[in-house]
Amino acid sequence: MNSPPVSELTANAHARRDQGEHDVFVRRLNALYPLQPHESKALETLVDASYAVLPHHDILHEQQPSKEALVLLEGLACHYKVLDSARRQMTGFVLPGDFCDFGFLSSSATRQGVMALGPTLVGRIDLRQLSAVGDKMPNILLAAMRAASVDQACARELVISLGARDALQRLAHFLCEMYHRLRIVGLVGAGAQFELAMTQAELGEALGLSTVHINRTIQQLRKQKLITMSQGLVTILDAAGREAAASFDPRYLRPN
Amino acid sequence: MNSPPVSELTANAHARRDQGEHDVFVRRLNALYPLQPHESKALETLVDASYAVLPHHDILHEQQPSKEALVLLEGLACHYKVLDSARRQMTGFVLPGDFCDFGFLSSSATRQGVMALGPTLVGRIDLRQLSAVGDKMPNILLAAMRAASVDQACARELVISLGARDALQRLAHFLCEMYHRLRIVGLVGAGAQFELAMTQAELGEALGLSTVHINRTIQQLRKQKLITMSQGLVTILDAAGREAAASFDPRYLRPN
DNA sequence: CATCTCAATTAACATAGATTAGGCTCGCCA
DNA sequence: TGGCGAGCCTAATCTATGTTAATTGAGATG
Repeated sequence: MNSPPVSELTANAHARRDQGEHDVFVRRLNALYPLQPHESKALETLVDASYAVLPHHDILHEQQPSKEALVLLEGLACHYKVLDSARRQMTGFVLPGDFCDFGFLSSSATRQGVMALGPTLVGRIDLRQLSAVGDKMPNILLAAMRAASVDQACARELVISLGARDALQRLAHFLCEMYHRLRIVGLVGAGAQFELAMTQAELGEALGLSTVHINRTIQQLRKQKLITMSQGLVTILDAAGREAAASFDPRYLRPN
Repeated sequence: MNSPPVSELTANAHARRDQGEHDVFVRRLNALYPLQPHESKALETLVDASYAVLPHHDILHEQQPSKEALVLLEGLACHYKVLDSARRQMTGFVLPGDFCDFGFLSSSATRQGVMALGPTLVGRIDLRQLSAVGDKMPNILLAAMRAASVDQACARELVISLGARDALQRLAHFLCEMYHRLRIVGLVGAGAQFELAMTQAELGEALGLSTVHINRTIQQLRKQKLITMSQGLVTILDAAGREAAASFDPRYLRPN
C-alpha cells in the first residue's frame, strides 16, 4: 500500500461504456439529492478520466492535499491508518459511486490513506470544473455535501460498533451496511447476494477484531443461517434476522 | 437527556460580554482559516441569541432537522446514541467555538443527539443570515467546511482508538485531543490545566470502557506521573510522555 | 446534624476476545 | 509435477477488560 497506484490511464473513457461505470456516480448522487436531467447530464461529463488501481495499492496517500476529486467507479476501497508496527485500522469504506475523500470540499489535505481492497476503477474530477458546474447547479454541491454527511454518519456508526457492540453484532452490522449501501447503487444481485472483496484478516482490521475471532464469528452467523460467505461472495439468507441481530437502523444512510 | 433543553433565552447577549463567549467562535474559525477583520466582524454578528443548556440535557435531539446552526460558546457537549436498554455510546465532542452539528451544511437531519455534559451556553445562527453572509464572504463558509473536516477526522481518530488502542492509550489519546483542542481556543490555563466536565462513567461511555476500568486506567496514568485529575480539573504533568504513550499526532486537528 | 445521593475507589471473580500454533485447500508458478 | 504462499479453519491457552458488589467521601438537603 506504499507504492504509487499502478494505473492504466484511460482519458475520456466514456465511449467504451456509457451506461456503465460513470452511471453509478450519477445514481449515487441522485439518491442523495434528486437531480434534474440536465444536472445529471452535467455530472456525467465531470468525470474526465478514469484509471484502475490494483488491490492493496493506495488511491490517496496520507496527508496528501487534493488537487482533484476522486470518485470510485468500481470495486471497494477503505480509509485506513497505519499504527505502530504492523497494526492497521480501517476507518471507513468507499463503495462505487462514492467520493474517495471529502478533502476537496474544504481544500484541506487528506488526513488518512485510501486504499483499494479489490481491483478498482477510479474516476477523476477536476476541481475547477466541479466548482464551475457547482456554481450553476447548486443541487450538485448539495448532493456532494450530503454524501459527506452520510460519510460522517457512517464513521460515527463505526464508533458505535467498536465501542459498544460485540463481535457478532459488529459483523452483522457491517454486513447490513454494505448490503444497504450497495443496494442503493444497484450492486446487490438476485437472492440478496453481493461481492465483498475482503479477506477475513481485512475484516478484522475494519472491525477491530483478530482474524481468528472473525472466523469464529462468521461460523456463528452461518450456523444461525443468517448468511453465506465464501470467496468474496456474501448472501443474505435472513435479512430481518440479521438486522435484528445487529439492531440495524438504515436511516443514517439516508440524509433527510 | 430526553427532556427539552432547559434554557434561559438571552436574545442579543452581546452587550453583556463582548470580548467573551462569542469571541471563542471567531477565534475557532480563524484558526481553521485565517479571516480578514471585516469577516471576523461579520461572524460575530451572526450569533443572534444564546441560551444555557443544563448538564445532561439535549442540545439537539436525534433525527431533528436543523432550522438553524448551533454553536457551543461555553462548556462541553457530546454526540451520542442510545443503544438497546441502558447502553449509550458517545461518538464525538463539542468544545467551545465548535458547531454542535454540521447538518446545516447539507440541509440534512441530525442523525444523533447532542447532549450537554457540563453547564453549557449555546449560540444560535440563523441559516438565512449565514448563507447571506457566506455568499459575500466565502472564506467563512470555507472555514465552516474545514470545521466539518476536522470533525470528521476526530471521528475517524476515535474509530482508531476504539478499534486498535488499549485502555491506557485510549485515555491518554483522548486527553491529548482535549488538551490540543482546548488550547486552540485559549481554554488551557497555566500549568497545562483544563476543565473537563465528565464523570468517570461518562469517560467510559466515550471510550468504550467500563467505569471500573476507566478508574484503574486513571490510577495508572497518575502513577506514571503523567496527569492529575480530580473533580473535573485535569493537569498535564508530562505532555511529551503522555503524547508518546498515546502515539498522538495532532496534525489531524489542523486542516491544511 | 442526620441523611441521601452521587462519584470515586477497591477487590474478587468472570469472560470475550487475543495470541500462538498448527493443519488444510487451492491456485499459481517454476 | 511439485512446491509455495495465501487464505481459511480449529484448538489450547492467556489476558485485558467486564461485572458485581461493597466502602468511602463530599456535597446537597431537610
